[in-house]
Amino acid sequence: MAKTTAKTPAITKSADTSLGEFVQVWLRNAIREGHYPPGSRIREAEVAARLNVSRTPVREAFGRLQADDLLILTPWRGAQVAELDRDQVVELYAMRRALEGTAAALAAQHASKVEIDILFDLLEQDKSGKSDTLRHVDLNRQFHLALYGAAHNRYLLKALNALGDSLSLLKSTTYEITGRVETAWTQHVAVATAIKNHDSDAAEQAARAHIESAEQARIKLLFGEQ
Amino acid sequence: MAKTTAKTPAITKSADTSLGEFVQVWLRNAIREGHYPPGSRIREAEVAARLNVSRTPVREAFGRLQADDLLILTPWRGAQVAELDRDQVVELYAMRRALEGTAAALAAQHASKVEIDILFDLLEQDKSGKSDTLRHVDLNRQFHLALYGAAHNRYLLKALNALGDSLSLLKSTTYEITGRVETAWTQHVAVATAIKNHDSDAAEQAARAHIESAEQARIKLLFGEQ
DNA sequence: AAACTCGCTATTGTATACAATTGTATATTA
DNA sequence: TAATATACAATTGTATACAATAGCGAGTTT
Repeated sequence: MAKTTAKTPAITKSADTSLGEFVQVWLRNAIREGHYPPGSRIREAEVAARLNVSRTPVREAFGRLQADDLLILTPWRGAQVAELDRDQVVELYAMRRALEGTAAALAAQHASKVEIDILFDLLEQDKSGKSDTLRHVDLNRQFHLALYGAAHNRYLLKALNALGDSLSLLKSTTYEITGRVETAWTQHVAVATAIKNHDSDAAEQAARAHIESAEQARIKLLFGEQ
Repeated sequence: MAKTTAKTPAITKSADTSLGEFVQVWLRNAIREGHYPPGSRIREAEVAARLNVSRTPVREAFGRLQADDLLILTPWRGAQVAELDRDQVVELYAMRRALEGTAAALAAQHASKVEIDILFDLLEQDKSGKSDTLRHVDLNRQFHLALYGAAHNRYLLKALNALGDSLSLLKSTTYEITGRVETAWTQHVAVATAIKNHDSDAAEQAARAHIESAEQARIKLLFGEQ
């Protein structure tokens, strides 16, 4: 049950997950990697055929992905990959500002020593690796994930993951903007330092400031000016 | 809305929603109203028979309710209504503090005059209706919903609704505690006033304080002391 | 009597058949 | 030719049949 074609991500089905779940993560990845671009329609039968399963688990996966706002399911017309208009991007970032701030604040209260070390470790790695955008993007992602975990709140974690999925619909990265890598790094340091000092207010403020500047970069990238 | 039997909530199926969605809202209400208590098992076939549908839409509904953390789906053992332990309640309230604060802050920025009027209207009604716990509970709910709407952020709205569903698993109301109604009312006034003044920081602080005191009341109610 | 094994039953996971609906293409008419 | 109606094809919504699994109880053995 493996086999990778030119256009589809790797297929690996482990035994202990249900098919529905399997289809769900496969689709989520496929969308994230752009195999199904925003706005495009996804047909049940096509996915079922490609993954060698029946339509039932596909339909199940569709339902869950709709709950995460990754798909739009209209009756009798099936699934479309969600598209984000400007308003939605703005609302998404407002939400992210709040949640990321909360994560930082909670991390300042609850992070273990090891978790804090990991944050600084990632920052150190990020400093050394020069001019490799892909590496920066990956380390950035890791830093944020580590932050989410350090907050020790499963509902927050889930919400932030869902948010990340939605934002993955915007495929380009703000790290292509000159100076953005350095700005982000400095802001990450501010967040991590506040967490290390167990200063939850400072951590929250720093995280909010970081997301705000990320939003500005994103909006500029997406819609031109301002 | 129509016909209530002794044990099941009202059943009304309008034509333009899919059966899966119909089952979903029916189940959500049934859980909220305590017909399926936390921890109890829900069998697909039983629900299907009761609602006169096949298992397919029931299964669809199960999937979505799991996504909202209202059901726990274990392979080959089906659905159980989620139970909240103390940790989860604490995490849930931490999340609510953040989101409710965000809603208040955003409402201070974006609420229309009408929306603000509605908030004060609800407070006025709440003042006059004495000692009717059920009425207070209802008006409280309306106040919070109005607040959520006034924030004008659909992702936030969705997250808060999901949170409310989870909290509905705690069936008792903190309004049974002496003085809680008055405390809450005063705090609501503080939030509404800050929103009216377009002071988003004050609104956020007031909302957070409100949720914190609600959390304390809740924890006391659930777990005895502290 | 206690413990363990085997098999049955209840229940869920998956596949598929069928019904309902929408959009498109073609034909007909003004 | 343009507009509208109609039939057909493609696709999704729903129901049901079948397969797989886990829990439970009866029976056997020590």
